[in-house]
Amino acid sequence: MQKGKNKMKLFEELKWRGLINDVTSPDLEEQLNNGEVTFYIGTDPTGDSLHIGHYSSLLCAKRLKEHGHHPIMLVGGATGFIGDPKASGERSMLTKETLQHNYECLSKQIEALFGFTMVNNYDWTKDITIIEFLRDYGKYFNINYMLSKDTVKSRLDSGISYTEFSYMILQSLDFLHLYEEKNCTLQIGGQDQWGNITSGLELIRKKHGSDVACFGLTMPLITKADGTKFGKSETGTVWLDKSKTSAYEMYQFLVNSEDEKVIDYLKKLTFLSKEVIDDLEEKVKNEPFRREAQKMLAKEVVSFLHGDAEYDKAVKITNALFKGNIKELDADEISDALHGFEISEVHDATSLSDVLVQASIASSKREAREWIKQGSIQVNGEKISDEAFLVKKENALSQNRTLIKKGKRNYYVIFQK
RNA sequence: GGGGGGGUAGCGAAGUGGCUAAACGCGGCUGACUGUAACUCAGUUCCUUACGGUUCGGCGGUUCGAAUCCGUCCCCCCCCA
Repeated sequence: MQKGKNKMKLFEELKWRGLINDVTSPDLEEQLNNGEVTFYIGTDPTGDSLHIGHYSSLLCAKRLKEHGHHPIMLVGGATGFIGDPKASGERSMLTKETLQHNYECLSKQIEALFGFTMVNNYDWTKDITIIEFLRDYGKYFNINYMLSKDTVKSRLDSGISYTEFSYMILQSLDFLHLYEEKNCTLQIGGQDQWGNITSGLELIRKKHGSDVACFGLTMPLITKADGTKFGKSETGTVWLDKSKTSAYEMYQFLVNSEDEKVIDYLKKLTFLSKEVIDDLEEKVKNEPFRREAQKMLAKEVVSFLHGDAEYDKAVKITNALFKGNIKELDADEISDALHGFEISEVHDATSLSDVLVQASIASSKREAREWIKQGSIQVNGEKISDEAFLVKKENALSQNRTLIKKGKRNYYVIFQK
């Protein structure tokens, strides 16, 4: 695939992929296309794994890296203590232990997947005294300016603590610090970070003069067709950590992407070229039922995150569960297919309705009975509509494992000893 | 410090003494349709194999009977100083 002459410039490509929501200056285009920029992306250790929502940002950083720029990944050990203001209200504060744990998990994960340089803003924030904070930095922040930022403004009615109000100052310090120490001249973030990024730029300009060549770039939020947040599956958040979201679950999440959005996701979550994606777009239009774009998306992402072997396994499980009859598979295939599910232990010879409750499939017996009555429960591939049906290990598929299906595509495995 | 308005099921929001396990909307779940979709339609959504039990910020009280009345405590928002 030689196409050197009509290859897009970096900035143009980012735009085409829909990765640019806004930039603080048009000069950034020139910098990115022809310069060599040190930039940073930050995230706070609010969880012990990144999720699919973070993925496009990190990929974006990787795209820049491949064009010769230098990424710095900041995990906010300090800012995590404070919590950035979100529209829904005040955050509950995380304990030091949790933050430490999360920090370690995230650092490890990012290093393993992307190999970026990591920094922790706790290192340069922890020794600032309250007096220094107010004298050396607070003076540069005008309250009126801070109040006009969306993150704060949106909270003025419902209330915001002084703690969260101060968050943007801390984040500004990060940008300033990285500019001074590492010549970092660009901060990239989600579109909700615009206010924090620009206030960091303000701080740098006030300290170092208004002619410094520093920039901010925000990426649009990835959404579903109905405008809601992308990244929640039936079982919850789609995590990048395999032990939290298996390769199979990740595959399922992506292969079920909406027709309207799958091209958008391909652009943002894969390195596939414009030619390949344009071709897939045609296929979505002409033969949507084949879902080739969805399958390609799932393949690219799962392979990148978990490797080809995990991808193959995810496809195999999918084929066994959705295409074939689970009972026709041999023992090896079954144990392979059933691997990767969270397995609940249930006593031998338990009634189906109790099994559903004990395995946390149903939240109450009433609900379990309702589903069984409606015919939405299958045990090892057979529909069971008798709630007193006894689930026994002698009828298990293999290794005392029984497969339970709820509704169209929710599978659970139970183990009986 | 002063004045006002609030806290009802996952969320939003009705309800101001019995007809209320609590309208309605959203969300969730299931079924039909289908491409393991979307849309649409139907059912369902506190627990209980259904007798009953426990709910409307917490506690206490009035009453035959309370989400609804009284007392008290906790929390939130707005306005004025």
